Amino acid sequence: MSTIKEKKDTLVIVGLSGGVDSASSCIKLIEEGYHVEAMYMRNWDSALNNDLLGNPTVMDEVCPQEKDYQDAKSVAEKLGIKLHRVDFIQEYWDSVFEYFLAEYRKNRTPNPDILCNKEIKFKAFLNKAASLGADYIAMGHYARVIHDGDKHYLLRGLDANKDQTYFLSQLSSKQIANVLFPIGELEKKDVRALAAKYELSVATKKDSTGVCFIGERNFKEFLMNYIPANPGDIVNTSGEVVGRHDGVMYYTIGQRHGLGIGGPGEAWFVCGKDASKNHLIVGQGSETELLFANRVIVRGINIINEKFTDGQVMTAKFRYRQADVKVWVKWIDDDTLEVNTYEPSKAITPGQACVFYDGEYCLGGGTIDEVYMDDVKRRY
RNA sequence: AGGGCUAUAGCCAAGCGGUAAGGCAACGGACUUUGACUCCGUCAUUCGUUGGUUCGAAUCCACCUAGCCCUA
Repeated sequence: MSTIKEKKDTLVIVGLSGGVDSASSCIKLIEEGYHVEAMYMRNWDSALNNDLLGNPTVMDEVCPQEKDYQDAKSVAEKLGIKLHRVDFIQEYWDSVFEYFLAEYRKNRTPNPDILCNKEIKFKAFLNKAASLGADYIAMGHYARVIHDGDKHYLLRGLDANKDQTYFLSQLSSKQIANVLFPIGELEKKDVRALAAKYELSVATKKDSTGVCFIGERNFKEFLMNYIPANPGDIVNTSGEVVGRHDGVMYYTIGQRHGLGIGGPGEAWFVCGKDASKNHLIVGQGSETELLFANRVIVRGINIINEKFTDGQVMTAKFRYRQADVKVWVKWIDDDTLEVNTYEPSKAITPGQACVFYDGEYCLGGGTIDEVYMDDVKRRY
């Protein structure tokens, strides 16, 4: 992939999802003078994947993936760019969804979208685009990349409220080497304004949420398609039974709703799991002690550029859209980092990502594996 | 079947003669490319039953019913 080419001869293939972010990404690239093509990915098939329970669109005449494709098509037509279409349904199932289910079976709370970026958008899609002759791929993420010779840095999106580097933390330097994030410098409102300027119907389309490519689901029912319920007792921190649960895998640390525990006092929060007894452990009040921890074992560490040194201070984000906290790190082995916070931090959940930052730079991340308060292991 | 106490929403609970607070749960929405958290909104024409007193009763009186406690 040469950097000597003129922009008009430089082919950028944009992941076009049918949403406004990727549509405006196309516009930015076109305005900058690139040769732009788009590619629509389909990674989930509700019928094929037995996604029936908890699926609000299951009875709809047009499935949402088809609606998104129609939107992508209309954007491509309006902008006069070629639209490719690829399916990675098998790849998504094998490399993202199997892991997702395996984690839930272990009563953890996985983050499938981080794997989706690593395995699908920046691997399967990237390879497909390369085979079509692309010099770069572009995605509508709120993130920035800086290409400095053979160094490639990932930076937070300029719109702090929309920053999506948390989901990109498992990408390697190589994976972002030929990537552009055209809207990384924009605020959401400007992204919508740009789409409106080109009279795209998606300019006012509601942002999609839910698992990427799957969409909004009744979470518990969605999981029940794949993992059977396993009811048991909900116990308080004194071991007294205070309710019933449908399966500890359906709950995440810090969760408040869905417990059905009424009565006196403050709200109840999930603050532990006892797999051997099939108990869900709950504490009363949002500041309940078992929710806090200050030492985290993080595995599957991906570092985008320079390796951390023992004792290095940085900030870490333990959950998407949660404030970063100041930490210092220490290597346990090549793949495992001990992350220490200066203040106890709430609801650090195994399976979620711990993502490291130095100011605007996203340094990488890993998966939260074990959580401690001082030397006491939390039973998450 | 001696005495005492209590009955207010799914749960807890304020209210003490002037027209049903609040919290928890639930539900709806906002926020959000995980799952949470958070925020906003909804949620008793009626106070265990039936009568009575009063201009007016969840509030006072009586009966009944249910539950709890102390005596036996």
